[in-house]
Amino acid sequence: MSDNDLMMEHIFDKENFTEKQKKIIEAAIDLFSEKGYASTSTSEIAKKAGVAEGTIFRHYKTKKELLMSIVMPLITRLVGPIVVNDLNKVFDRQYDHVEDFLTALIENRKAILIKLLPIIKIILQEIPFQAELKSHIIEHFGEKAFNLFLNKIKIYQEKGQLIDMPPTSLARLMLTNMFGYLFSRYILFPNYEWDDELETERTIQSIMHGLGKKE
Amino acid sequence: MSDNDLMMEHIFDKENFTEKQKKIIEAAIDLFSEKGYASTSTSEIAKKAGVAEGTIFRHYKTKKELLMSIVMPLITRLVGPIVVNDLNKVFDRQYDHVEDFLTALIENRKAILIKLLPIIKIILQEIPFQAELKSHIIEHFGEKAFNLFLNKIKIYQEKGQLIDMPPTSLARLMLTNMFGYLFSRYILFPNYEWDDELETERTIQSIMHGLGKKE
Amino acid sequence: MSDNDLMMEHIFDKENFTEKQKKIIEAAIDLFSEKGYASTSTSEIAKKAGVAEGTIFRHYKTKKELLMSIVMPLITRLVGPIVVNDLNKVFDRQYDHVEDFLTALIENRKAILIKLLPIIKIILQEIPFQAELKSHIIEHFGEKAFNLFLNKIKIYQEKGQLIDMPPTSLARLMLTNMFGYLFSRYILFPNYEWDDELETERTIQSIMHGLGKKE
Amino acid sequence: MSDNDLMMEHIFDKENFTEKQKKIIEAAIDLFSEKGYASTSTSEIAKKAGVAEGTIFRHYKTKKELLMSIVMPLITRLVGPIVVNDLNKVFDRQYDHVEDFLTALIENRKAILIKLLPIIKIILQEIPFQAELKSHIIEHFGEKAFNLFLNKIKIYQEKGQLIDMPPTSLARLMLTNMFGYLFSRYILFPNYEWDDELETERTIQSIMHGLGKKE
DNA sequence: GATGAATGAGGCTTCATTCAT
DNA sequence: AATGAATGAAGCCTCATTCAT
Repeated sequence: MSDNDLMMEHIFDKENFTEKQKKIIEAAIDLFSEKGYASTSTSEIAKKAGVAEGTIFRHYKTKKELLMSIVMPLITRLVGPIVVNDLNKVFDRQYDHVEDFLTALIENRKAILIKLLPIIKIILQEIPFQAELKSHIIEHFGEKAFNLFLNKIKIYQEKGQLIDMPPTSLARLMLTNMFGYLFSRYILFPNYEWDDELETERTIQSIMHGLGKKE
Repeated sequence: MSDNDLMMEHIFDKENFTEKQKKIIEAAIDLFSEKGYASTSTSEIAKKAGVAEGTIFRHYKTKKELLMSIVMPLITRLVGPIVVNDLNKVFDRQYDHVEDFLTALIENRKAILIKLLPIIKIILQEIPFQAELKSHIIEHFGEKAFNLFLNKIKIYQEKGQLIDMPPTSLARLMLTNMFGYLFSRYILFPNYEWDDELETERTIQSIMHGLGKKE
Repeated sequence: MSDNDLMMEHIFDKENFTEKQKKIIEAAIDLFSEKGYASTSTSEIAKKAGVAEGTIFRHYKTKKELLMSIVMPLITRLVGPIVVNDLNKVFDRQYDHVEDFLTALIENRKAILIKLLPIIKIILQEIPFQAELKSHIIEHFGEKAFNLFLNKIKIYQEKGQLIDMPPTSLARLMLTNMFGYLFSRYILFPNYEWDDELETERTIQSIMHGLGKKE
Repeated sequence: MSDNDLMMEHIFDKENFTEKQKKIIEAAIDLFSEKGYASTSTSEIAKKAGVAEGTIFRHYKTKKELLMSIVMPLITRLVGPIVVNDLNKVFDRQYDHVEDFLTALIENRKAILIKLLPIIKIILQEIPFQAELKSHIIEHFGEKAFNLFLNKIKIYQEKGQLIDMPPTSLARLMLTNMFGYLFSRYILFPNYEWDDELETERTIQSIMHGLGKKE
């Protein structure tokens, strides 16, 4: 099973795609990610996918529907679970071994993260312009995962492992650091040679203990 | 002198703009920011600016030149200085009063930041697609400001005020937190009711001491 | 036997249609009549008929062939006879009872006329654009029925029951009134509440004696 | 001043058309009339008009707007007046000389009617499909001219010159004959050699006295 | 400097039709 | 006989840009 089939399976599972349809999705992901949704023409997608332009519209009523069909399932079925799992590991880390977290976060997720990177780029680009996308994210990530996350925070606060601060502010700061790392690592400077294990360790260190030296 | 004139002066100073040209720039900023560069048509800009379609091309050879004329000066003349100044204050904070930093950061910059927000949005959107823009930023911000920033970090490390960690990692973590706050505050959730003073305080607290409770 | 089967039998008799083919014809009649031939797509027809797009082209080589297969039989096998019969009754009326004519014209024909209305609309719409249709009509109605009609007129003129006027002009005036009534009744204002018996009576009165009062 | 300028002036007066726009309108009238609105492509219109396809859309937002811009003014400014005038003459004819009516109806109107024929064809074709067009006609012709017409009829009925019959039925029968003549003459058989004076005389004779011979 | 009509390439989408299953 | 995915030409329309005024 090829890499792309794997992605297809992960994101779009159970749907019966024709071979051409898969090609269209792959081409669209590549081009939307590289040139942006608005600057990618359907004729380019068709050419890259090796299909007639009309074929795209047999499967997707509009160009926008094609975009959404790529972007929505990822949000629905992957972002939530991944994020929630990974965040759990940050907390649990105080008890468990650091290596568990690192292995889990980096090794387990890295492959899929890199594979999903183009779609993530598309999502980040289009959030400001696609209201449906924004509301879908708020609904799936915001309301489910975020509340779950807030509850975790409260529990650890009660256990005395997190400082006193409104949970929403704590959440913002933790998420900022989590996403900031991924953003720097995979989007801003993907070509820089990262020592992933070490850098993840440092990110967590920063979240938990800050950058100021204790005297 | 109006608000917009003030912005014009700040960003585009010394250039003698005609009234029409100012209107074009203002309209372009609004529309690029709201709908994205690629999805904004020059005719829309002309209509919103109240000028004829041809007038835009009297001042700017192409639509892209209009984009660059908006986005480049901001980078050249504002982003660098602002960021460098503000970062200095984070470090100096260990000696000075927190209030100094807050006042400086929030009160002094808030007005101009909000005013520049649309242009910043445009820049963030277009970085991935405009190679010139990316290289311009690297040149003006990256190479000048970032090195300056790295030097500052080293100094404070030597003074024992920052933990031992490669300066580039430290930089990444600090900048992540700085920008993460601004991004959450002004781009992600501008409509949420923020207590700016408090939230800035918390951001700095997190950077310096982390979120884990010391026992 | 359903209403539609009845129509099918009347217009298309002896042809052995599959269930799907009947559905296609019915859907095509509805849509052509409602939106016009050129503005109706084969895929709409397929959807409304509940068949696959390809099925239409299994029975009809082209969209135009579908149109013709609907429109031609009606002309060949119904329009001529009906018109000739009805016109005979107008003439015979001077001797017979008015009621005979009314009963014949209205009660006998009304049901089938209403049922054929959609196809008649299609024919009227497409006459100017389909040369084959026009020549088919001239051939079947024009040359056969019209000459028959002219002969009738001449006979009644010789009997002194019609004024002296070239038979073609007489024909034009009589047909104008006949069709004008049907057109007003069923095409222009089908929703107005018509007293059909009375209005038919008036139409014939107008044809035979005019609208001016004799002193 | 050319023939077409004359039409332009009659139908679209006071509007400032560019030369290209006139060409577009002329080409559109020709093609819509000849092939039907739905079967005429904007690229054909552009080619026939000798302009770029984009030019059409500079003047008319949509193809439909082009249709309406051709068809609406004719209805608003010509059909009403012409019809009302001509109908008056039918009534007045009993007192005045027949020649007056004939001269007025045929000689005065013939030139403009022939010139407007293509547009009238377009209107007749599109009435069933363009709701706006239908309501525009009802508003401008129906409510204004028709009521005026009904009042005329009542007056002549009171004077004893028209038979007792509901005015709306009388109206239908008279209009049927009027339009029936024009329709036969200019739309159905424009190429037949018509003796217009005589045929108009016969039409009016038919309306007033019918086709049956008085003994 | 400013206009806005004109352009023509290209965008998204629809269409009638074909063909492997 | 029936399907429906696939096609590519064509349709309507938008766009950045040019140019005569």
